[in-house]
Amino acid sequence: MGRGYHHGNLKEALVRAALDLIGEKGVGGFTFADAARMAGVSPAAPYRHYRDRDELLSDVAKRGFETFEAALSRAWNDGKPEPFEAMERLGRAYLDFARSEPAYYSAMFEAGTPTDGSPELREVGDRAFAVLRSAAERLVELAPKDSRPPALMVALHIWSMTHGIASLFGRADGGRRKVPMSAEDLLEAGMLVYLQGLGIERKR
Amino acid sequence: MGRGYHHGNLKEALVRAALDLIGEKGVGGFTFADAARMAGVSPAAPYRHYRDRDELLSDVAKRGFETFEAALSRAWNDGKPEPFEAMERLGRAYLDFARSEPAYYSAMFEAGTPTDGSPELREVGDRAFAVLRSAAERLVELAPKDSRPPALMVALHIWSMTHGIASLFGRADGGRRKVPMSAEDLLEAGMLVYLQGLGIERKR
DNA sequence: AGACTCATGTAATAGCCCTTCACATGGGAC
DNA sequence: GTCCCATGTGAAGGGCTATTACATGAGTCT
Repeated sequence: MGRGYHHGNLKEALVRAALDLIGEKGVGGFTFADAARMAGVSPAAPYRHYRDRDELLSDVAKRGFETFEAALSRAWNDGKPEPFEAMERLGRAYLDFARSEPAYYSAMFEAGTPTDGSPELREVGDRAFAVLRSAAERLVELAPKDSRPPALMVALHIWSMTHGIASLFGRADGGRRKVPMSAEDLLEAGMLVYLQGLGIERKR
Repeated sequence: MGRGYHHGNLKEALVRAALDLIGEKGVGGFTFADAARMAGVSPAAPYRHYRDRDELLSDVAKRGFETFEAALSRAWNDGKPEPFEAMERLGRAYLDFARSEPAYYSAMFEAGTPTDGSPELREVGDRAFAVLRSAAERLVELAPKDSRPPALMVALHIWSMTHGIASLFGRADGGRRKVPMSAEDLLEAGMLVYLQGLGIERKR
């Protein structure tokens, strides 16, 4: 592999190094030079692949959103066997991603300027949200016909609550604050209450 | 004021400078040397007041939580005239704080290691949450007597949704993503649905 | 095969930041 | 009026970012 003068696959190596370093020292602690060192190249080499440190971070975030979307899609599984249950799986997948991929999650949601400057990043983020949104569309069909809430709004509410729980209580490092229940239980209960408020019940 | 060899009030000046700089360039862009420059002292001077850059950030976060708690308390106003309405005010105050004090908000929730290393910071954060928690206690009294949810859980749900909305959609810079409704409307609707799910209705 | 080319990597460098040290200053206590 | 110590300065080491001129060698063309 990267034994000779040329590395051969530096870009990928840099992304992996970035993930390691971010996971270890946080987005702020991550350093371009460190990534180069970890990949075994000089500090200037990364500039052949990324304009600057932010562009590498942005690439990591982009890959994170792709992985994220895949995980959410898999969890949703097209609403089978039943949308209510599938939505709970979707929420758990969100929390699981935040906990098991803290480096991706940090790059995606805690970097300085996410959507700015990169339409691509915004696009892939939108694609991830689209999973949630189409799930919400299926869910609201379970609501009483005469009082169906807008699916977009439902998607935003669920996203917000899930994201809030993940950010505040759902990080691996014990994260922000201690509470007497798991993030998963907290989310399940919250989703239950919220959907009940919409008149949506589990279909059996 | 700080005309002579000694500044006279450097600590306060540093905090103000930090707020300006964080508001302008984000937590990551904020620099200890910059704050010193803005206060008109040498780069070494801040070290007489803070162990390092992180300690200044932590102090800013601490002051942010104090301001935050005051704003939330004022909005809650002891649940008067009526808890349901007061809780909506509380939520709006949360969003308002995130938007009008982005520098504080960033230091409080987007810095690298919030609660670590500073028990004080954790404490003042807990005090801010306590406002929300006691509000939740009053709110659940409006629920049917036979099915009162745990107040702590309700507080965590509301906090999570509010925080999620603030983080995802409620920042001044247009922030993360565009949606076809204001953060305030989104929160109000979400809270309404959630509380309805608990069987809590506005008392008139 | 031999020569060429261009993507990829290196060395050196300038500028900035963090942090620490020995040293300077002067406000307030006595 | 002296002295002390909190507060500020200047200089310096080490690290990071980013740029520039130069080096290498893999793939291509003949």
